[in-house]
Amino acid sequence: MASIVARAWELARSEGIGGITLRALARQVGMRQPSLYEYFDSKNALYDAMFADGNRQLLERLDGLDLPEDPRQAVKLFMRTLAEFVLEDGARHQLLFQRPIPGFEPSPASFAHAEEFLARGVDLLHAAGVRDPGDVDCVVAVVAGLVDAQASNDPGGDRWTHHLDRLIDLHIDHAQQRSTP
Amino acid sequence: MASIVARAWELARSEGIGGITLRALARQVGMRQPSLYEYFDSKNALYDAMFADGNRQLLERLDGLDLPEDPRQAVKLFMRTLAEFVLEDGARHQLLFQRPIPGFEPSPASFAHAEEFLARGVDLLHAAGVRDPGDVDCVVAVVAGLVDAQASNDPGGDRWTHHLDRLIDLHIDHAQQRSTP
DNA sequence: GTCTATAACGAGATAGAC
DNA sequence: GTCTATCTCGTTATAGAC
Repeated sequence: MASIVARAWELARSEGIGGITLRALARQVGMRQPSLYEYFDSKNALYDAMFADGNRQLLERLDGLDLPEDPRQAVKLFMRTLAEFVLEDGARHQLLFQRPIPGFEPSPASFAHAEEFLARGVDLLHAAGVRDPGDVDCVVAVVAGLVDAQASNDPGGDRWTHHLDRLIDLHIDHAQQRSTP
Repeated sequence: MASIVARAWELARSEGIGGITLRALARQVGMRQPSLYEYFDSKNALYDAMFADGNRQLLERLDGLDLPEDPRQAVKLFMRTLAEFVLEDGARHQLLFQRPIPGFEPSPASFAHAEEFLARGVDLLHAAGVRDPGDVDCVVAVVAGLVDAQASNDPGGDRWTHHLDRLIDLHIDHAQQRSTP
């Protein structure tokens, strides 16, 4: 079951997340297509398992970090790690952070993992003095903007992501100034 | 022909850009599906016509502006207009600024319109003192980040876009400081 | 130019034997 | 659990009459 999901990720990397077919997946795992229905009730159930798995991978990655004491440096490492994770695998990026499959919505259980990740980021930003929810939104949007631009236009490069640390500093400074005038 | 494209946009708004089928489009225009092949050689040719049309709409919208003398205010108006344009129509946003249709790439002729738009934005940023290409990338990514977040999570609202002016100021100031140390 | 008819394909899902 | 066989549906695209 876990190995089927792993094969599905391989397939997604080569064919695109929307290019997965149950026939192709079955071939990858050495089965016939109908046998997959023993493991997933539907194709969307497969996507849901992948969504949960991808988020689990991300949380694992973040668990492996030892975050600096300095909250601002912690935010930077967190965001750089996120960027690296996302740029490793375009299909995973799409499934976790965009809505690439019409008709697919993650189940509440799978979505909880995604919220857990977001909550960790927000906590770090709080510790770094970014308390206003609007300022949190801005930092999140800026990081997403850089990472998306990198992924769409030059995955593998760093034309956009090399600005990450500097912009995070800029926005944290700005947020702190606004909250203590 | 122009009216077929207009109907295609209606369809895209209700069914999603990827949810267009030639049958449904034919029904909308009061034809049978094969008759559409008189106007478009393939489905991707339809998408290409829509891509060109969407960019034409955007350029038209920008032509209608009278931009303030102050270059910084001009940038803000330009970006606000872009945001408004994008948030009006999620399907158009997808087709013009994302890669929602596997296998579809705009033709060079259509793509030229998109580059024209980008060039206008970059010119304005130059006039506002954002000359370093890296700084241009940052402003573009920030605006895209805010607009995408708005479109994905709350189209119709302004939770993210109401930060546009402030962040543009922040980034222009920052770029100017960096270029004249 | 528009039509009817249909080809050619591929997808997800199900029935039922083993 | 895995298989073979098949259903059902929808799609783009083409042939050829009018």
